[in-house]
Amino acid sequence: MALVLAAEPGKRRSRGIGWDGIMIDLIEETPYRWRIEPHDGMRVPGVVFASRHLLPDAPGDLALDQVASVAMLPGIVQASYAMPDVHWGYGFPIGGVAATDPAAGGVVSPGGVGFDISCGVRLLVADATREQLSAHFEALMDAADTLIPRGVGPGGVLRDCSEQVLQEILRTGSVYAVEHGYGQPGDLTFCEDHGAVADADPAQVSDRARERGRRQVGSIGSSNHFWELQIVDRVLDRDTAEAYGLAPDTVCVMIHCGSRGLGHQICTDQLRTMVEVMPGYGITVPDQQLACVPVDSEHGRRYLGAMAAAANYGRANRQLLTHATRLAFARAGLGDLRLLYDVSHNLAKMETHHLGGEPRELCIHRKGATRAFGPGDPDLPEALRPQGQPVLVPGSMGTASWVLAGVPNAPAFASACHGAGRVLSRHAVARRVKGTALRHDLAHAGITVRGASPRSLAEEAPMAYKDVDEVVEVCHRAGLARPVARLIPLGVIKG
DNA sequence: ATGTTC
Repeated sequence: MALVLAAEPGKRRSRGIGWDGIMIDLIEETPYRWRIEPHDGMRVPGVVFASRHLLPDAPGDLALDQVASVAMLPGIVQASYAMPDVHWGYGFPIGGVAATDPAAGGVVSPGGVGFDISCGVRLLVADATREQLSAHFEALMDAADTLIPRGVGPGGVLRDCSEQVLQEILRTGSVYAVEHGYGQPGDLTFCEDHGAVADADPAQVSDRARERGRRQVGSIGSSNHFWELQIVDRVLDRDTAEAYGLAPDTVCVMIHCGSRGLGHQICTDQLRTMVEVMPGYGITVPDQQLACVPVDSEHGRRYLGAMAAAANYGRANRQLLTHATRLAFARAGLGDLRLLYDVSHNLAKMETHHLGGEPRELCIHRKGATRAFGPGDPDLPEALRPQGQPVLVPGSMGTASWVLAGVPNAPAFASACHGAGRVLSRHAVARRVKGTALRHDLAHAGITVRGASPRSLAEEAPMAYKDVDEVVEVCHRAGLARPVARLIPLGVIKG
């Protein structure tokens, strides 16, 4: 395709070259919102929340084609959305949001969730002051280095858990962890879904997925996942920051990880099945990577049951790492940690949203997009309800992270960005950056990085990502969420 | 994202 910007009549210009020969007009609705009119089988428009600078317009970047392709899915309602950190993904773009109506043949698509099912973030707020942290910093990093499992392959807080324990985790997520001593009862209050997605169906999780999962419960993994010691650098919304307990200089720990090999295997298994059964449901899609089945069907229920089990694994993962973090703080002579919030950014969920004033039960796919419920939402814990849901936005390594808050009447089914968004492939950035030099530069900037090979460090270099501050600014301007606090890293544990 | 190509 030749992608064309039609911001002002007579001022169109080409923005990229795709594969399908289709022309896409991108219409500037506001400086922070672009529209793709329905064409060639699109059932709804595409809507991209981005500044001109953040549009994914590199030559060969197919993210906007993917926004258009998602708009062709059966039962999709309102629009196919892209967040400001959108980039090219498997089937759906990363940073994509799509809602389907099961009552109108709406589908569920594994590509709309991603391989790392229930990948997400939690933020812990420490009792310790910045001065106390400084005095115990090396001891804390040493303890975390020992206690936080990470990297590819086996290893986790639970090491080799039994099949029985794994089954419990798949059914009850963080609830299992807390009930077995890996957390405090109050932790569950501040987890999305109170730590466990309902309707998990472990019977849909293959032997191979369970075997991979059994050996990794409570681990970070690799790539952009991290355990990070952070400090509140700036507060933008004083009332909300106060309610969240995020005063300037507050010490925090951010944990970003997902469902490891288990989620990956489930996605692989389910995609294989869906490609086979999809024609039987009379569904055709423009891209095999958009394989899908009706939400309200045998295979739709099977996928959602397996996905929910992986989601619970991801939540238990973050809960177990929270326990390990508390142990590290105790070992370093530092105080306790309180959970502010835990939220996924790769998930499909049934939620009630209003369409034309009417409540509808929709299947919301968020892939690289964070749920961002506004103030007063009954699904939020009482303590956070007046301000709205904390939206946790991890930055790239060595850069800031953000806490935003959900706003009333947000577009895109109450969703916001999930991070900075990659702009250079792992391969491309590894060619340009040397990991050893990067580690030195980060240390010089006051950021200690433990773990990670030079190669994996290079792959996560800040230059490979968009500027997270700019992404957050666009989220704010586009009305997706409001910035509350900016956090900067002091110490990082990476796989 | 991922026992980084079953």
